Amino acid sequence: MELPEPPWRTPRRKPRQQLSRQAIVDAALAILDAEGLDAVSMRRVAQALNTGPASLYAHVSSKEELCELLLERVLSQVRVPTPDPARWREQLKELCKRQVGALVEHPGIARIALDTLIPATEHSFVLAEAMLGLMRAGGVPDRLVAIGFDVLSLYCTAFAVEVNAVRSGEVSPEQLRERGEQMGRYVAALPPNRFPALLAMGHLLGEGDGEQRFDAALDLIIGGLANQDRT
Amino acid sequence: MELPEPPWRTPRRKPRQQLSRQAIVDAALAILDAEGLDAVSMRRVAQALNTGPASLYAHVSSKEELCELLLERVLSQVRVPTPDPARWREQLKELCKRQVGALVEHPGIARIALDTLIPATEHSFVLAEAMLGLMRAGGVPDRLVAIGFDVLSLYCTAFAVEVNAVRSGEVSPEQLRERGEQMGRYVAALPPNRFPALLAMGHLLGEGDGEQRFDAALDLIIGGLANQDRT
DNA sequence: TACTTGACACGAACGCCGTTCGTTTGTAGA
DNA sequence: TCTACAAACGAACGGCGTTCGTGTCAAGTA
Repeated sequence: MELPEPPWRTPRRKPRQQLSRQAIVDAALAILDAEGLDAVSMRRVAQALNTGPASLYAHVSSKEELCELLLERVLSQVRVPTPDPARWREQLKELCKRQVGALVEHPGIARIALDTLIPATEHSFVLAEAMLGLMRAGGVPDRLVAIGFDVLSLYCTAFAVEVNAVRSGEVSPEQLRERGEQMGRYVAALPPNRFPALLAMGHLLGEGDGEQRFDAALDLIIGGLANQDRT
Repeated sequence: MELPEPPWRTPRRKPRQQLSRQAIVDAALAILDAEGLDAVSMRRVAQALNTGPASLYAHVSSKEELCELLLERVLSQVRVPTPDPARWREQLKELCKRQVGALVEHPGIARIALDTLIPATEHSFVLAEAMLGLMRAGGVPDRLVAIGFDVLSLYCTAFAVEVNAVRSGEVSPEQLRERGEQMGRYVAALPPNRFPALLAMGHLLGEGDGEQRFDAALDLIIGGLANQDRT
């Protein structure tokens, strides 16, 4: 017959839980997807892993590094095309859409991408290589390729940031439409002598969904690339 | 003959300091310019005004509102041109440069601009009107004007964010160049079979200062606008 | 003049953050 | 068995935005 444990005995500690960098990134990505970027704190991630925030620092040097790992994880999902010189424009456009699609799929990642000044991860290089390769395959002069790369990579990231911002508010589609209407009424009530163009174009500025607007923006930029390479 | 003040008496309180929204924005802008965006906390601003953070909330509803006021203050400094149809391209380019210049002059404001999804302040409207007006004066079709406005406004903001990020590090120009060289060596050591375009173009990607790159980017985008309006 | 009311200023505290520091635990090698 | 090192962990540091309750001030009214 066993006696009760005497109260002066130290209770047995739980066995230590093993962590890994991959487990941490997995947990952070799940939280990002479910709750957004602001919820991805070291405490929140540690909580999801049933440990304390200090334990994470054995595997990632800082929260900043954790965010870079998240970005790399997301960029690794973007498939890059094999350049076909006859279709470089469509392929370049498709690559941009895939990149933005991946960023948008994980709210907040675009913000991390913008915060990461010069990405130096495998997949950021893979994407850069693909983008550069497509423009070169299309015969764009190298000097213009460099500019096109600057513009497209920054614009795609910023566009994804914008899309994420639209979607991150705790507002229903109903409230979002109401705000749009309020803005429309506000613009319509601006003084016509000061804002004639806004008044004339107000209906066009909010037109189309994000995908159409991005499509048109890419046509503009890539069109500039294609036309300038004839000069 | 006066006796010493008895110690049980409540010491006389300092007279209340009057605050105003303008004083708060002034203080915040001064801190932003001197110490960067991360230093602009309610506590830091309140400290600069010799008060406590709770006092600020009588004048601004949140830190977010304070940031919007900062942005509006900065945008109010951008002069807008009167449209001249013969020179709309140069004028549009100059307007973009002025906008980015103002954002860059105050580190962190560009981040606020990107965080402010749909700016609804007087000067954001003034700038929008100017940008739209220039493109329309140049005969760009309205549908394309809307796209151009989308692209240019977002790209300018993102570019300013990028410039601010380059300058925000606590690194000397010497260290910055060293990092650039490290990155150059890293890229040069990438496997040539996987990254032929990066290797061929590495020298072009970091070439030129921010102003030249922005200049070229604007040429590309505005060139796209001008050429597409012929189709 | 005294009182009332509402706006403003302020201190304390809440709940959160990233990170460090010192301690404990577990594992591999000698 | 002992040693050394890496990993896990708890407590705490210094910071954040904001709220709540209290006190003060100024203007208006009786």
